[in-house]
Amino acid sequence: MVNKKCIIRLSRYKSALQRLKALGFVKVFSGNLADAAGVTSSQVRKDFSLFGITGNRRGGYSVDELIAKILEILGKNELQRVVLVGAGNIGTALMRYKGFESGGIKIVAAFDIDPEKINRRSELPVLPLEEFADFVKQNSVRVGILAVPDIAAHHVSELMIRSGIMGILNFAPIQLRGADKVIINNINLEVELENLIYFVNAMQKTGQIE
Amino acid sequence: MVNKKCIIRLSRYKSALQRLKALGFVKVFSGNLADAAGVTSSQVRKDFSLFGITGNRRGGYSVDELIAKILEILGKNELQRVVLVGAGNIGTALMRYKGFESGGIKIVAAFDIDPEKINRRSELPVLPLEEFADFVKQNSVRVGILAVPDIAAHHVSELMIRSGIMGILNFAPIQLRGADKVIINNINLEVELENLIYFVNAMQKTGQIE
DNA sequence: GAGTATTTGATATTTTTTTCACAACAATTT
DNA sequence: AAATTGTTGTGAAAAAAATATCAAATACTC
Ligand SMILES: NC(=O)c1ccc[n+]([C@@H]2O[C@H](COP(=O)([O-])OP(=O)(O)OC[C@H]3O[C@@H](n4cnc5c(N)ncnc54)[C@H](O)[C@@H]3O)[C@@H](O)[C@H]2O)c1
Ligand SMILES: NC(=O)c1ccc[n+]([C@@H]2O[C@H](COP(=O)([O-])OP(=O)(O)OC[C@H]3O[C@@H](n4cnc5c(N)ncnc54)[C@H](O)[C@@H]3O)[C@@H](O)[C@H]2O)c1
Repeated sequence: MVNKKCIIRLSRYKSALQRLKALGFVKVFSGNLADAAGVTSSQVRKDFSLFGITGNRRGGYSVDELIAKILEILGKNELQRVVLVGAGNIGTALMRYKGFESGGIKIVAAFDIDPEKINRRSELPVLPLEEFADFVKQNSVRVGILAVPDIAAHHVSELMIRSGIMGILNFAPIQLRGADKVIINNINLEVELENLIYFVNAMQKTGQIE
Repeated sequence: MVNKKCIIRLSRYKSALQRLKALGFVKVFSGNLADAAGVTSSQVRKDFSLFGITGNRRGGYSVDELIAKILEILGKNELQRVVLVGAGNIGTALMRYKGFESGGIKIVAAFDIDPEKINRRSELPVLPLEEFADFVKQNSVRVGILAVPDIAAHHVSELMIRSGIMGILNFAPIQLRGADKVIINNINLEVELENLIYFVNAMQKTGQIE
């Protein structure tokens, strides 16, 4: 199986291509895409070859075909339904965000233990956590966002996995131990800031970057 | 200069160590830390040697010393002041989050162009964007969080850089072009979800992971 | 329609990152 | 105090990732 970085680059190529398409481009060369995505042209062609994406020698790639192929690889042909646990600060921000839907991702329901947060009427309902397993099974959702406090994160992740969730985007600042056949992407904002701070400090000391 | 992944591992070691300390551990071996952080013991020792962190042969490392050294490397000896631009969904979630402060990071001010968002009275004031440059210079802040809509992101990033910001944590779904001596960490949540979806789909097809 | 210029796709090379392996050493036992 | 055990620190090896190279293909020019 290909590695994570490679799929992230595919997402980048996709965005770049959509931008190029909007600008009227009909075909594109690996070099153009490379520039737009901030990588080398070799990298672009290497990535494509991994997925069996081919172009025309000297003719480059058709923008439309390329977009279609990448969308298919990324599973963007069908709307991807996602659930959210923890309708707090981060959870609410995500629920309000309109950008996911234009990208074919829809948060279909949120879950919380706080009775105050429950709201069945909303277009994006917030349901009690007890209903999580049933909902996920009935709607065969496979991806979930975890936005609960760190103390609850482990417990909730187990519930998610038990209910059939296979991919978790975790915002809690703990390293979740993924079960077999479950993939977990951790977003740790404090670590990201720490990282930035380290490099800024290092840069100020040495005047150098990377 | 060391690479980003390595610093991220340092952050992980730090968290693991703090957990171990809370559990009463006084010393620790590279193997323990490796398990706690999900890496190999060689990796731990290699990382440490990069920063000149040494332990005692056969005696392992003193938890307290190790924590102190890592905190110093990560610049956590002093409170790190950070600014935020864009007091919208994500921005507000970040402003309300209490977890940063316990980690020595403090959002000292937020900025927005929407007059409705301005609030000078709050403990964490939201100020008009026009005051950004002065504020940053006067308070010599070097790290900023960018949480404005994608269309505004490029413009705001330039303002930030011009004002002296050297590290940007960017939430807008565009690839910011970092100037010289400026480091940018992009958080692209849609890409993260896309990634998850890809691997979940791939796993369902092949029954395999990685 | 031949010739030329340019780009892909595959392979080779280089660079980076991770893991291995083990000498050096220090605590503990005998 | 000698032997033993267990852990570090590091240079060497391996693995993984990125980049360079170049023959083959093909679009374009004249
Ligand atoms: N808000 C931020 O900017 C931010 C930044 C970095 C990390 N995080 C992390 O993201 C997570 C969420 O942060 P937040 O600020 O949104 O927290 P929050 O306290 O605002 O929201 C947490 C929500 O989870 C709900 N909850 C608690 N336990 C639950 C459970 N067992 N099952 C279901 N729901 C439960 C709570 O009722 C609440 O609505 C935390 O782990 C936090 O550390 C947040
Ligand atoms: N909310 C999410 O869950 C989410 C998810 C993924 C990505 N993002 C990205 O994060 C960014 C912020 O998202 P959001 O949902 O918080 O948006 P939002 O619209 O809620 O907030 C944006 C804020 O930025 C302010 N703003 C606009 N232009 C500005 C400018 N030039 N200078 C200063 N402030 C300005 C607005 O007044 C508003 O308060 C966007 O780029 C979005 O694509 C958000």
